[in-house]
Amino acid sequence: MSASRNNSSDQRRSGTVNIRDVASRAGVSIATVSRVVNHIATVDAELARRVWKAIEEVGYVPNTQARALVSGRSRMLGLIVSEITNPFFPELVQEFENLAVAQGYEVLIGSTNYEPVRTESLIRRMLQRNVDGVAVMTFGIEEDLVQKLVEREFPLVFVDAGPALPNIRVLKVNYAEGIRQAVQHLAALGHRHIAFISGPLRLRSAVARRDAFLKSMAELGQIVPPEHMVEGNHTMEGGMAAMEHLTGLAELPTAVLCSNDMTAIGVLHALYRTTHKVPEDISVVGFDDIHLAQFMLPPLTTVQMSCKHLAAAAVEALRAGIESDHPKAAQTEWHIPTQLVVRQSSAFPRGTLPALVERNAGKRKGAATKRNK
Amino acid sequence: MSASRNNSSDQRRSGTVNIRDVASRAGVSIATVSRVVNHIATVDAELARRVWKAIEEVGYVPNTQARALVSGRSRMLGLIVSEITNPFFPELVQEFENLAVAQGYEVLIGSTNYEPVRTESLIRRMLQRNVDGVAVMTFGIEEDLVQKLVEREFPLVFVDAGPALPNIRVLKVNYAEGIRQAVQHLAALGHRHIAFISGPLRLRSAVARRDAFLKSMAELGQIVPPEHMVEGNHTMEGGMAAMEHLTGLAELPTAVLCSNDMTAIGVLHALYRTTHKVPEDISVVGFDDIHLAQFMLPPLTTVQMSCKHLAAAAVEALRAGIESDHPKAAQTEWHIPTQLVVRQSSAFPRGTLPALVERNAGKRKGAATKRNK
DNA sequence: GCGGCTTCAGAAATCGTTTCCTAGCCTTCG
DNA sequence: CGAAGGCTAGGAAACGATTTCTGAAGCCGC
Repeated sequence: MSASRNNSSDQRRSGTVNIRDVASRAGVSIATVSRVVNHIATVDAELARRVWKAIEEVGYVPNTQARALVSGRSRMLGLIVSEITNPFFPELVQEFENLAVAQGYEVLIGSTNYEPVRTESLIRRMLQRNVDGVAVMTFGIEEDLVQKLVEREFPLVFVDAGPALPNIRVLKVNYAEGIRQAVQHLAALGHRHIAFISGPLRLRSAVARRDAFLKSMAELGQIVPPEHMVEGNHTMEGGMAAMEHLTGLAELPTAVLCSNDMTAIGVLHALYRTTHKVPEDISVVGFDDIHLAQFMLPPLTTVQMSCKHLAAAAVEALRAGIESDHPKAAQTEWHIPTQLVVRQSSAFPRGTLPALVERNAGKRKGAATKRNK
Repeated sequence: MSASRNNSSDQRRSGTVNIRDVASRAGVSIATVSRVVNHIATVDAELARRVWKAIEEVGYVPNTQARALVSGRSRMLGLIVSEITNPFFPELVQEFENLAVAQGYEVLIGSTNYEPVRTESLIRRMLQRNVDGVAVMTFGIEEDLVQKLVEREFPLVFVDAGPALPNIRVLKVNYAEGIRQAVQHLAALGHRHIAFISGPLRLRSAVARRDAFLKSMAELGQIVPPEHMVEGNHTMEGGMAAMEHLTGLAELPTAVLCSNDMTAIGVLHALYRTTHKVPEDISVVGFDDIHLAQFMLPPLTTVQMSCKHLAAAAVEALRAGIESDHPKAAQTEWHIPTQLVVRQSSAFPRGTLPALVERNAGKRKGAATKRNK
């Protein structure tokens, strides 16, 4: 009698074909169908074939919600970024998503727009959707929420440094190396007055980049006057405003290092408006190496932070937290390299060795660092 | 006896607090808790207060999967875009997401990278996740999949024109108006040789923009030679290649209209490499008005297609399809306006009225069209 | 004072899976 | 030849909600 109710050639809700339909069609139990679908080996080859055939015929698609409900895992990953409209992040999202999908996960994306409140509400929303883990590629998460999640052993991945708690995985970006290369590159060109436009200093990674700059300058014996350290906000508008501030100074720096490429684009725009020439009047260096950078006028010298690396590390770190038998389950740190890419927005400062500039500008770039083809 | 098993002050799985925990804490049944959470009015105010208190105390969060399983609705929307790394789409995604979240929906994002195969697999993945509806902001979906979805009365929203089937909602962008404004703007400046770099012509919206261009030119009595119609692919690389093709021609056009802003950025870069000056040597006009456009060197004259409008229409159209009592449930078309925004990448062609160029370039812009502040 | 109607809360069925447990069958070994 | 043990497949119990149905009050009117 139960068979007569379950065996539904006429489905109760239109378009919904479920595991029971497959089972009755193949003449097996739903448990067997489940085993076949999940590739559990303990099922007879002949039966499995019949099940696959039935699945094909009725057009069965497993219901993810039901599956998640009982298994307790949703195979969804959360990815929280600072600002989806900053081109660096779509590039990261794309890489992340491709990798995640290839490994059978879906991705839920959230953008905080640099508002700490949003980070929390995003995480809550994602938890409600039962994501298996969250990668936080921004800042602003409150300690006590993290604390709770850690207690639940919920897989979390942070960039740079999360709160100092166990069971959190961290992607450590080697800002110092890239920034050091950039500073040395500028110094080698003859720059002595290098300004720095930072990101919003609430952001850990922005502070890290700024500190790396100061350290590199100090290593060269250079003291940076405070008026050459400007806080931006990682947007073009911020870069523009910061550069306008710098051009208003009595002593204009001969080079500007920016905390990200969007800032650098804003700087280029500000210099365009004040008719300063780049790189003749002033050199500009970015950070991130977004795809756009090489299309700027002039193409932007910048520090590359590999999206591919970052995304791959994030996915791996999440899986390490989710799957208890993951080979890297015990690993807590992933290291992401950075590297200077020299293009045409950096050159000898005006007045120094003009002849050399003319002759060597082409050959000079990318000497010890990555060559831009 | 069942009470002793369900009443779990010690939860069976760590961190999972469910409706039963709330019920036993508040001393009510799970049905009542459900009613309270869903704001169903037939529950006593005092009881409701007790339930809310219990919810607060145990930190209850409803399990979305279970809810979706029984209610048949997931409150998730799918959004499929052409290419997430084209800055237009993150802007759209952001607007869409903000609106959706404000209305209680979550968003699943997919990027096809212009591969038709991916559109299909994306839709399938989204269906598997039980999204309530999908907005397809790109092309390449196969008719028979759509046919199946239409039969299931699955809410679908297309841009421009989906397959001609009932029960599909369409966002019609008025490309013709924006393109016409752009062409007339260039013509008014004195341009007679205007080239057009299209998008990939498999894409409906790319064809629509191209046709609008040809029509506008025809209205002015201008015939466009075939070598001035170049097919691009909506990327910077495509724009660059297309422009390189154009600069190789015997007769260089005096203006180039691009099917989107990324193409225009590629064009600017190509012209930079060939040391052509914009707008003195050649005028460049884009389409989309991405945020980046105003920061280009020079700031890009472009046709604005409002993300806000588009996103709002998409969300509204989806909800109209999902919620049977929606006020616009019967509406099948939404109209999206476009409008020229004049900036500094367009000017009089070299040789014509040079004096006027000098004197009027500043005042001229934005005469009959939107003024860029 | 009692019957019927309204209101509100609880019991139980259901959604579509996974997974544990058990029953049968076949093999193998004593 | 019989008992033990290993496979395989099915039955049934979860998973955490919604929702229908049922039943117990309370109130009103006759």
